[in-house]
Amino acid sequence: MFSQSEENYLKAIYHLGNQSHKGVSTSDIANKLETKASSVSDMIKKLSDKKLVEYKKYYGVNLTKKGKLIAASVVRKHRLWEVFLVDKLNFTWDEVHDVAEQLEHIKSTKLMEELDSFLGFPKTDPHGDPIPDKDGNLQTIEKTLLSNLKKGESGICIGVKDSSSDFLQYLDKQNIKLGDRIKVIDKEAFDESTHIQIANRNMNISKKIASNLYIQLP
Amino acid sequence: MFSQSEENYLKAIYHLGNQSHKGVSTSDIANKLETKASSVSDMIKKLSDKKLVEYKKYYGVNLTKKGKLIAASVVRKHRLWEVFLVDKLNFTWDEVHDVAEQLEHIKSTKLMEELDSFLGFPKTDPHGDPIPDKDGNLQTIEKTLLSNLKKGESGICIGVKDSSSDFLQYLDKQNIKLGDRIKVIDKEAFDESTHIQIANRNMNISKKIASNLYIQLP
DNA sequence: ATTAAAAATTAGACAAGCCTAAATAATTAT
DNA sequence: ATAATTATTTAGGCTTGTCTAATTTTTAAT
Repeated sequence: MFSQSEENYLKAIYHLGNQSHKGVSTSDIANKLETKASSVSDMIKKLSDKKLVEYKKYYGVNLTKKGKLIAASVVRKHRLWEVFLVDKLNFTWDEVHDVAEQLEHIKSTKLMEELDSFLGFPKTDPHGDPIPDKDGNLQTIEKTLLSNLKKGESGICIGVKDSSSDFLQYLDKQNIKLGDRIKVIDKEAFDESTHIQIANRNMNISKKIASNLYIQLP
Repeated sequence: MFSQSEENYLKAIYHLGNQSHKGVSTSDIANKLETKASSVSDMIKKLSDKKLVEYKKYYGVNLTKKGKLIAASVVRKHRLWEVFLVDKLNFTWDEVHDVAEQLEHIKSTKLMEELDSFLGFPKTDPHGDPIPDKDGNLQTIEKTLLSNLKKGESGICIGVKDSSSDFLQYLDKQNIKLGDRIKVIDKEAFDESTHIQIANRNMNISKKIASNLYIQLP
């Protein structure tokens, strides 16, 4: 068994490690977990002793197979609980994070298997992020950021990069939902904004918005 | 906010306090939480500083209004989660305890309100124990132990006193369920066993079994 | 009413997880 | 290539919650 703290570190390394393919740095972890680098150093030593990460002093960490499996299981739990909260308990997609952060540490294999089944074996969470399977495998869906689309290109909005409350509430207000078809009508060179057509409506979105929406190409 | 440990102590005092009306003793708490009396002494001091218990050295503790409310909220969460596990996730009534012990510490008012509604506002958990309402009030149902019934008396089985796996599995094996009507046919003076009629079947149960089944009188 | 036994508290220690400050290694800039 | 900057680690300390051992208080027994 692992402590909540250990699980949180493994999860942070998991998320950071998926972005670049080098070792994850102490300061990146500290930043992600809003803690101090010295605390991270302490914990890394502990995780390394337990063979959950590979660690070479001053050169960052990488998850071992075992560490990756545990991290994926925590992510799996987090995302399944998010689906539960939205689908069954009327939470909105900007409300689920804090509660899921707590629920992801509940230990019970049966619980997660039954919950998975109860939810109909969902493949993604409410933000479009994929749910790892029991063996920690992720279904990879080909996707790109809306900001990468050229004039005339189109695709389906399948996820958000930034899951902050502010961004999610902006999307709600503009009635932009996962599953919507989006077509790039034009791109403004001056302010880098994008004219899009979405579900029979036309709108203009900023560079920042376009950089946080994932699109599945046809 | 209170730590899991603090919540566990409050819950233990709550349960023990409901049984006798005196102060709850250090050793009873230590026994219930499977910890040492010295640890209990430490924690009581802390809870007392926070005005969650009233404490007079060497004379046991009692919950304050505030302490009682927190304890009741933890019990409420525990029992609602138990209903969820049994009603929605196919857990049996002897499997729910350990998971509910974890889930009871999740902090989210909305979560519990929505869960309560999702479950149809249940009044009792799978073992027949009442679920406190949001204000910590318990619906008191008139009940007695089956062992207190005299020959010829009958009632509805509405709960178990002991919730151990062994006992619950015994009841499953004998097909004794909450809601069953039970009539005392005879009582053996020699071994203190009881002949009962339950749902058209006759059976003999030991003193120990009869002492752990709650009956609602007509 | 004293004494013996039991229960409760205090003292001191320890592990986990965090912190600040100091020291060391790696990186970047000149 | 060396100096300055930045990143990382180490040293030492703090809090929470636990423990054992010693002490104190209460309760039970004679």
